[in-house]
Amino acid sequence: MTAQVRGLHARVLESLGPAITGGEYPPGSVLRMDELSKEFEVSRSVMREAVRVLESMHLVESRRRVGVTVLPTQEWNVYDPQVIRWRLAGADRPRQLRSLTVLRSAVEPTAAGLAATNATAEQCAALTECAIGMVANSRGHQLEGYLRHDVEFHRTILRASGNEMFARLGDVVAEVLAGRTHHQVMFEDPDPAAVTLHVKVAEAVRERDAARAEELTREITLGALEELDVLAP
Amino acid sequence: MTAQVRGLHARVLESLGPAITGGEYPPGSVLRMDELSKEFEVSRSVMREAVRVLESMHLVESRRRVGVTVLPTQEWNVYDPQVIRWRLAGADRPRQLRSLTVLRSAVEPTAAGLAATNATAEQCAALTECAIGMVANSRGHQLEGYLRHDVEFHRTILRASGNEMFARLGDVVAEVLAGRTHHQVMFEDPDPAAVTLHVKVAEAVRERDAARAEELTREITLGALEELDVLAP
DNA sequence: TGTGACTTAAAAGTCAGACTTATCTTCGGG
DNA sequence: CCCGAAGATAAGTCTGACTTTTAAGTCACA
Repeated sequence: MTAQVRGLHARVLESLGPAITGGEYPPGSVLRMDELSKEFEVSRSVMREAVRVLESMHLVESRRRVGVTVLPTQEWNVYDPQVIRWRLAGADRPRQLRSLTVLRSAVEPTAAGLAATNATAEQCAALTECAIGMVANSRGHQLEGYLRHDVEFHRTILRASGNEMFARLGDVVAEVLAGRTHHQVMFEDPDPAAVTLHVKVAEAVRERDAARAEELTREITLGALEELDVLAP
Repeated sequence: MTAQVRGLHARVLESLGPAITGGEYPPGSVLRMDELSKEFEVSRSVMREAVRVLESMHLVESRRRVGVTVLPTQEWNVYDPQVIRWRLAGADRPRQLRSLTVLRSAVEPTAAGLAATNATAEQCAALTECAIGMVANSRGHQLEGYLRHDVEFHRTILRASGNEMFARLGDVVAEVLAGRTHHQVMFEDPDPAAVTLHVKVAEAVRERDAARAEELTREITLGALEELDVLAP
């Protein structure tokens, strides 16, 4: 699922990163390089590589004669996929899920509108196929199959928008959708209304109806927000 | 303006990063660690730290027995503020500016709507003050003063939305606005209609009129898009 | 007592060299 | 023609010595 970790420093990161985003080392905490390298049983060179990466994420700041200081939350590069993953895996997962869903509700309708004018024939076909897949998996508790098509649907919309900033949010949306399926109580089959909306969006994009694609997608994301309000108020 | 570079590796990054995002080393290019450290006249340990950071931005991938490979553009972490700065400073600045402006047009209206319900009294006051500052600097070629208030206005909206993902886009918006003022031909004073819209947004937020704040902000960002279409078609 | 210059020490930063490990390539045998 | 072993290559790791920055403490002088 996650990219295979290459190198020692990556393994250190996978442990230290979540510890920081998870509040185990709250902002203002000061760590020391040699203590860290002792703790993780790696050489100083490996440790500095890990710290450099954390520094590039604005999670920490390293200063001479002081040490490695954890920065306040508002400094963090919250769009970094790795940071998002760490935070989604941690304690403030609900808050994070809400932030990201609000972001979706702002971005996806606009992206869908653009997709309606920019999507290639292949992308239109892919959308339709995804929508069909969603319908086919919408009954009888086939959650995994449904999720797979749902993710691919939204990824395709974002990519088809032709805007690279939107396209790059595909992974974020995938995380959010997966989170909803796996970590929230989801006894029932997906909302039939939502499934229908996806079918209609695929239709609107195929017919180059930007306004309709945008509006329908807005309904989808608003639905996701309401769902969140119900499940985690 | 930019954060002061601390350390040798950061100086290497400031040179190597733009070279990669600028296409000097196109995707697929393979660099070698020891050649790089020779070229930049730093030790290998410093060089690896720099490469680790580039790797965390998904600009390159380092593999044993192969070298450091530049990744295709769609892999890049385009939300990383440093990457954004490098790209804005490079050759594909126009394309980048357009992507970011489209992103703004998706995010800011939603953010303004949220700000109308969430802004504190201080934030409302700050908005009004910014709007007044914009009016005061809107005539007589006081572009710098205008820009300062404009940036602060949008920053405040994004922060007041209460959503950290939106708040984090403050720097991006600042870059875009600064880019418009500094790098595009801007002989004339700002569009009076735009100035008025800002005043009205401040008003709408103060009066907790979310729908109006959203719609007015949509007009502002659509104006920015049209401006871009005119200046760089 | 307060202030400013000087000293000290603590921590990160840098470098160089030796060694390890993964993996791509090549070559030889079946 | 395919497969497996051997070799070569470049990154990865570790260690120790040294440098640089800078926070904090100290002391003299006003």
